Amino acid sequence: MKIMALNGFKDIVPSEVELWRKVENTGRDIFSRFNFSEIRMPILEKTELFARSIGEATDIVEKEMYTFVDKQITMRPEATASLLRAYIQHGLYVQKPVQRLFTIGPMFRHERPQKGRLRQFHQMDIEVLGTPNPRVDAELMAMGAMLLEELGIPVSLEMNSLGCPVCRPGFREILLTFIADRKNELCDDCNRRSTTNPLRVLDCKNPKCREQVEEAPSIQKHLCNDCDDHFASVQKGLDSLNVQYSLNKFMVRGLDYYTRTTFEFITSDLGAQAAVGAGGRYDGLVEKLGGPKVPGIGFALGMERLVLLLQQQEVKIDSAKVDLFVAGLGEKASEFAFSLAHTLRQNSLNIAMDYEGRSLKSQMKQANKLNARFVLIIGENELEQGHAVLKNMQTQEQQDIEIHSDNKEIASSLLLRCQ
RNA sequence: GUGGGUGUAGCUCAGCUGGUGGUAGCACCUGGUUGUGACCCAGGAGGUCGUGGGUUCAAGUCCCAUCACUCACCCCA
Repeated sequence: MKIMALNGFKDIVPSEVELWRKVENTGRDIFSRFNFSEIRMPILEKTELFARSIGEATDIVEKEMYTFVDKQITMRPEATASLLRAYIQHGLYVQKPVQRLFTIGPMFRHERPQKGRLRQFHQMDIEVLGTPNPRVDAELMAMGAMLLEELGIPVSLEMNSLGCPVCRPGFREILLTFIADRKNELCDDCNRRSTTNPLRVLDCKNPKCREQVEEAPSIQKHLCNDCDDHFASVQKGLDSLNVQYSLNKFMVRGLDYYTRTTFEFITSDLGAQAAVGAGGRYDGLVEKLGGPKVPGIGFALGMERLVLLLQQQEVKIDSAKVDLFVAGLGEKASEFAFSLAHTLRQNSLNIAMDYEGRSLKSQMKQANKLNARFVLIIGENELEQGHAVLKNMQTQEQQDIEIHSDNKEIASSLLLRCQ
């Protein structure tokens, strides 16, 4: 029986890593343009951290976490809680009143895997701590849009406000009344949701529920003055940056901690997994985790989903080019090639060679497949006479190279010719 | 946790109403005169047909079970 990776856990093989690096490098580039600093946290945390931040009653905490029960530690199901824990633990709020942080790494949730959804998955997570300013909300969305645009991934941005502890409870009551009135029209799931998370009824996928919910009260019309002002300012900010978006009064969040602004970047090319990025404001969370009373906002991008989209678009990346393939013919020449290759590498050239004593034809084929720019052919006779042949694989030109001298001199002469 | 679909070479897949596993494509290796890649040609290697039962003279094919993968629901990035 072959040993295979766990269900929902995937290897990222070399041919895929190129795309992953593209996603990650583009992310890092954009984040630094917006003056974000990277932070890295451990993958294991105390279980309590997630229970407190994400919410005891959420599916994630109730049944999807990888927890070592005996030790009460858990592999993080998302990044925000860990990041805030680190932010509080190291007193980062003292060093800078507003912290702009990002982190990239794996998360773990024990869900049934499907397209764009794995048990170990990777996110780029961005958080701004310490400011309630609605411009930051707009700026974050604009940054996400910029990143996706530079990756060439078309998405739509949807936004909503979830209100705050002042106005949300009131809306919840209104919504509950609405749901109760249509109890018989709504699906079983929605009736269950009405007790667990009533807002969820708003984004049920069941067509019948959708129809019913069409006339549901809009939270956007039940915001308190502060939330309403904030919501308006965010929209003004987006407009001033020319970011396209639409308001979606049905969009809610699965995690308890969100307040006010909430948003998603949505694609239509990933089946059921429409959201490639999502986030929102969480003004009470830092305090709830034992930190100072500072507001925060953040979002996460699902890297698997981004990579899938790039794969679907058949985006190709140039693989790292080999500068020079050193082809040695016969034992003596191979030995010479072996040590010369090392010197060339010390001089920063990307060198490949054959180790199996294969024919020149075979070595040329390998060089070609590796996209080598040059091949240095070292034969037995030439080696004795102190020269070798340097072939430019593109132009097919060949020239004689002196190899009388020591490796260092050969290397510097090759460096010049391989520019 | 609940449903549907699919398991044949490293990958993508043919294989009809049961009758000897495909000259299939890609990839790989070796050749196509002396020491030169791409294109082309020839050859080669590579498989307990996911696994275990059952029906049958005979099972990749039919039945049952099981495992894996996959898509969707729930939930979520």
